[in-house]
Amino acid sequence: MPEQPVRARLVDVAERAGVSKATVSKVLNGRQDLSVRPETRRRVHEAAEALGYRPHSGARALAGASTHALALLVPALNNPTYVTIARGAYQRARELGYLSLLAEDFDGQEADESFNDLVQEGRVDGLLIASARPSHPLLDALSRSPVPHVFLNRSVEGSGRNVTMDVARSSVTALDHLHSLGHRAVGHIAGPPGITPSEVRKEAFLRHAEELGLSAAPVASGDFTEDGGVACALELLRPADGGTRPPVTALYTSSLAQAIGAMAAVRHLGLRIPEDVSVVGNDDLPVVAHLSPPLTTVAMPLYELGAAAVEALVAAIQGAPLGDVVVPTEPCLMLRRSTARPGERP
Amino acid sequence: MPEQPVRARLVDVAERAGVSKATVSKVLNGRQDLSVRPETRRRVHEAAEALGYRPHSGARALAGASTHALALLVPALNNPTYVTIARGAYQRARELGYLSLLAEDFDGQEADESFNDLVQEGRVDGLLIASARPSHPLLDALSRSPVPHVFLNRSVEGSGRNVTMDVARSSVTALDHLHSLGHRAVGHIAGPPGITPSEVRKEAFLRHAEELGLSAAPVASGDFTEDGGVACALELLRPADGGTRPPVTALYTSSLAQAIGAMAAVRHLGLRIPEDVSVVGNDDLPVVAHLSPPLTTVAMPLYELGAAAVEALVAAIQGAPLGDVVVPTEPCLMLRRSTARPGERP
DNA sequence: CCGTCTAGGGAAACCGGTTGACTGAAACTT
DNA sequence: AAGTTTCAGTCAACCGGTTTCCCTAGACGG
Repeated sequence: MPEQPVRARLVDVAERAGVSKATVSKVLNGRQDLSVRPETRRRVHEAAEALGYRPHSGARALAGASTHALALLVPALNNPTYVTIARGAYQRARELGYLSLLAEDFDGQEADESFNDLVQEGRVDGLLIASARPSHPLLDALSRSPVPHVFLNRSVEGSGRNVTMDVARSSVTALDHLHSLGHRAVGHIAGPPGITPSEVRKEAFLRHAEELGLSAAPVASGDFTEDGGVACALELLRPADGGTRPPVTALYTSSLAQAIGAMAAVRHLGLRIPEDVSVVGNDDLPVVAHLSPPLTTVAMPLYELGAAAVEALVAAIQGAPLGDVVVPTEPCLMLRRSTARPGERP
Repeated sequence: MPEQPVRARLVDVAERAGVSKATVSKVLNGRQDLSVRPETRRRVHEAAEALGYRPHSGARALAGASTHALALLVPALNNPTYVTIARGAYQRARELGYLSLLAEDFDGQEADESFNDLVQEGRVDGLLIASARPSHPLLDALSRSPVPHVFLNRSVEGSGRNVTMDVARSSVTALDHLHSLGHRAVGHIAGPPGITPSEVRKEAFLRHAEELGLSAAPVASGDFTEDGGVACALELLRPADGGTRPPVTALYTSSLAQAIGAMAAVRHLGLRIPEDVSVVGNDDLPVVAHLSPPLTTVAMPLYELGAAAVEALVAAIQGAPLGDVVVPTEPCLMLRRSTARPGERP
């Protein structure tokens, strides 16, 4: 009855299989620089299975091999966008034999801490960085002690290791939808300056607005939060001097939270959605279907983004050359009731 | 110019300080079983500082010491409740010299995976488990190979290691508020059966409803999601046979998402909030202030919960006896516009 | 029949910390 | 003055893997 539920070690497996530590290690890691009889190989696998053997990650890391762990740095977890990305990353990592850890990097505040805890202490083999922004302290740390990494969602120009989505396309999709409904004056609520997807979305919005010949396409920038959305919406909806009606009939926002804030602002001004103002957001999550009215959004391939970033990073760790990647899945318009022809019920 | 930004090791620090590895290790770990001159101590710290020394977590773990990492297992990260808990845990862990990792355990689906990856591979010293539920596979794994752990939010009866909030109090607070507004028939939207906070909230609701002498206090159970809220609200608001008005004038929900779903259901039925139905949710997050109408909620001390759980776990790891803990911070009513006297504008 | 080659696998040196046993010198006792 | 403490730190054996180099036996070639 003196149970000993101690972890099985490599030597235990070796002993049970009747071979040496070295052989077990090589077999389990699938190295082909060693020839073993199929029968031995089978015995080793059987013994490992029977003992529930799991290599000690620390020992492994120490011995010069990798930790088989990655870390995903996101700017804010209360933004569900990043949760979806994290899920995609976790899943794909698992399929590739890696563990994906999640760390919140409050817009650079904690970057150094995380970097130290995770990279310097040798807990991970590489970083998936979704929290990049210009002059982010992390960029410094990375150049001082290089570690494999990719940037996802928010890219770093010229790094040659960006994994992104077709963000420009999301603006085109949203604008085409609004234009086809008859909107000719559309406002865009962008994110903070310097953040890539925000910038790209804005540029694409302005470019396509011109292509469509819109009469007005004003832009306001603010935080990716509800409050940011409120402030920008109020700015964009303020009637021109002497006027009484808002200068735009539709709003297109960079984030979901901004869309929620914008809707609140529209109501606050005594305007109706979508009769007076149509609203289109980005990212599709369960909550948007239960807003009042349900929000039309552009769904982005967030899960795929996380997965693609992991693939790129793991390839890099294994020595493959790195390059920018764009997730092929196209943004997809999710039609709900927050958009309609100007002045009309949905 | 051949920079070598290689990590500084213990021996490097030792060499620079002119002492042995052992001394450095003991000094840096603040062991008092060793006497060192203050001057030596200073030299060691200086050298470590100068070299930016960070102990290799793997080596440390291997040498029998701890990894100085914990893992927090949450059932769903898109529930912002758990994000707040995670932040509290991360921060307090950091203050105690630990790193708190975050893992999503989709209601037991991934528990074994996480357990293997994190515990069996020796990446963490202990677990903070927020995803417990009856017959959760994790409970098995824990009894097979014991590892320090606490349960938070969702408790496990009789485990003697539960860290919780005064959830019963949140029901009392919500009911008192509604009662003082004149509501005498209140419905409760509970979470799935078997989940502790959900059960406790329900019991407290029923008990206090009786104490207040409410004329009706029906309960419906559903998922913690928006859709769960919709279904429960429709059930609770269905007029009695032959009747035409809903049997309750207010709804109190177990989760925030349920409240959002409930609000959507109320609107769907053509009823107004709060004139026809008042709604109170649990947990206070930025988004609730931007709903239509802004939602009255009971704010729970989630951040404190995360912090308290870490404190308890770290104490346990360091050998202290473990016991159930209740976070002392009281739930707090956040008054907004989703509640009013029955039939009245706010 | 002897030498060489190759398949199959083992021995041991690491990796970077931690820890308990141990030592040399100084200070204190008696 | 010799023995005993205390002080201040050192030595070396681990921890559990990985990896390089080496060994051995049989096959094969000549």
